[in-house]
Amino acid sequence: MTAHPAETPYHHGNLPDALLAAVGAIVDEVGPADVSLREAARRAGVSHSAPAYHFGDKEGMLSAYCHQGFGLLFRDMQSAYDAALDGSARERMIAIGVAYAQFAMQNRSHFEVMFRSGIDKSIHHEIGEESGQVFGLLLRVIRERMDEGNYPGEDPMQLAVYFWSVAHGFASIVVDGAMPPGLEDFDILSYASGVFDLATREV
Amino acid sequence: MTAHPAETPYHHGNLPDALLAAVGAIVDEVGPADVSLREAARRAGVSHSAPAYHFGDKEGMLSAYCHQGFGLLFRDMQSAYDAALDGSARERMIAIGVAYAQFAMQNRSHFEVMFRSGIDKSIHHEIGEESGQVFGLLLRVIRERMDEGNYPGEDPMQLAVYFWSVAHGFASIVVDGAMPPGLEDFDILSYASGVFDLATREV
DNA sequence: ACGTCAACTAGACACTGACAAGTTATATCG
DNA sequence: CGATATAACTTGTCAGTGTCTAGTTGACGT
Repeated sequence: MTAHPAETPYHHGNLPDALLAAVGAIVDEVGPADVSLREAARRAGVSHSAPAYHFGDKEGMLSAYCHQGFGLLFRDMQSAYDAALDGSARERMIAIGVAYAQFAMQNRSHFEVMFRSGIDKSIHHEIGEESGQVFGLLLRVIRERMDEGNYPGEDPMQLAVYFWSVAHGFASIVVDGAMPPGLEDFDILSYASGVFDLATREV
Repeated sequence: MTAHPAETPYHHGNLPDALLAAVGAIVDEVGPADVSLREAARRAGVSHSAPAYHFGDKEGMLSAYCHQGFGLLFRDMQSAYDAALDGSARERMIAIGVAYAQFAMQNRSHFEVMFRSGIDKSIHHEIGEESGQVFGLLLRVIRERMDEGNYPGEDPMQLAVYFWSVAHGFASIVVDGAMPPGLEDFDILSYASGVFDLATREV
């Protein structure tokens, strides 16, 4: 039995998670460009080369942070979808889009590392699979909407790319700080509803 | 008179431009994360600290590259707008959107540094002004479309945010390599036309 | 008790951004 | 035409970083 409390039972306890939390803190405080293996190690209270043991290299650590982010994003979108199950497919589309924007706002550090830090996602193919899951949910709700008689004759894949473009583009603009100034978070969410309302008009 | 040829009349000639070209080459070859002041200097054939003289620091160099990119983007969008002047406002909207996607594909390194490298654009406010110019063109064509009787009662600002979301989101997805595989550049452009056709349906 | 192996630590090296100080070539001005 | 101010660099240096190699620690099965 060591002198450490229960939450650090072994050498560190759960170092990978602690390091990912440190990554988030660093991104929040000083931006994605200043994330370093050594600073994450410092914040977790371990030696400078401990992160490399778990993640291989810096790209590996950021990929793991991406992985975590995609899990959160998909969970949020799935929840939004489920919560709108008793509504129309269009309401589910809007709910998913708003959830995407809300995720970006509430998990800014994840969003930035996932989409704005220039890491090569093609290396860790698990990330490609997860982004495929997100796209799959989009495609599903599009198909449901078509089953309700909308978008006659259109290609569901193209519709999904279109709607994903709106969701991802809007979230990127918000995170970029390029929205009209003076809007609180709540305002941005209602603004998002308006944008996704526009994006899902019947044609 | 020096021994240098005419294209390098002074110490270097036009070092800032040469450095920005080097930045583009580095991004193309090894990605935005590997851009460094020293590698840019090496490729331009100058000492390791020459870049800092012109750009201040690394962020300054990347900001200058952004600046260059926004100039190209606005020029391309303006050209697309002008070329569609004799058509409908909707055709101009589509043309602008396609131009945005085409810019991202043909100037991938600029696009990545502008939107995916996590640099803080709020420092160099000239970049904010340029992105404002881009948004202004979007807003203008939206208003023209409303003048033709479309989008009755809608907020042009919100419509512009919406359409910008589509354009920026689609371009991001393409640059991210997240599009359906096997599409050539030409296919992606026609795919883009389809997406912007969807995005500009009358309501 | 002992070996094994996961989870680290310690040290070293090349590379980077930033800063200070020196150098060189051009432009300006008398 | 020549002195000098100044723009455009170079050289040197330092702390910080990623990554590699070689240890070290401690839990656990037998």
